[in-house]
Amino acid sequence: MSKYWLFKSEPQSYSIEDLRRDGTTPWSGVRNYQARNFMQMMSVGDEGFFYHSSCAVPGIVGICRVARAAYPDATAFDLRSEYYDPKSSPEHPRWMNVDVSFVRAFREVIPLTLLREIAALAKMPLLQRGQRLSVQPVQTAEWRTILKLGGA
DNA sequence: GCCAACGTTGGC
DNA sequence: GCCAACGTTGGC
Repeated sequence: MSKYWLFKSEPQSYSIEDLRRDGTTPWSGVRNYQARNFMQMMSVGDEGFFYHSSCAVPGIVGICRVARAAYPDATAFDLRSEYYDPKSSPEHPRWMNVDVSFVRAFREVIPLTLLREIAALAKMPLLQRGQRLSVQPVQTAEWRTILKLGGA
């Protein structure tokens, strides 16, 4: 049974075009327990929406796929990384990440403002007031609804 | 740049 | 274990 997710990223730090270029990338740097726990629930082959935040038009810009299940986040051990966490060690890793691969970019961004207008999406965590989770689950019905908006 | 909402920290 | 203070997120 495949599962669906949503990955947030600020395009100025890592965009869907960066993922297209890289092909696959570790989704590292997540320092929130709930988001980490969702990554630990992911299986290879799960699909996710790629969401651009903190930009001119925040919204869903494409699709990615889980290419590797969760494993320890190496940036937490790297003294020079902005994501370094002295409480995490290779022996007792605190933070994990999956690898994600590029699937496709939508022709146009599906803006957050449009998502908010669709009753069938009203329960998405993304649309809840004040929520900030950078990795979120997406229900199958929500996935299909959004795919239609993306011209699938 | 503003600010509401949230998660984390640390004193007690 | 409580909770105030703080830092961060992210839309606007």
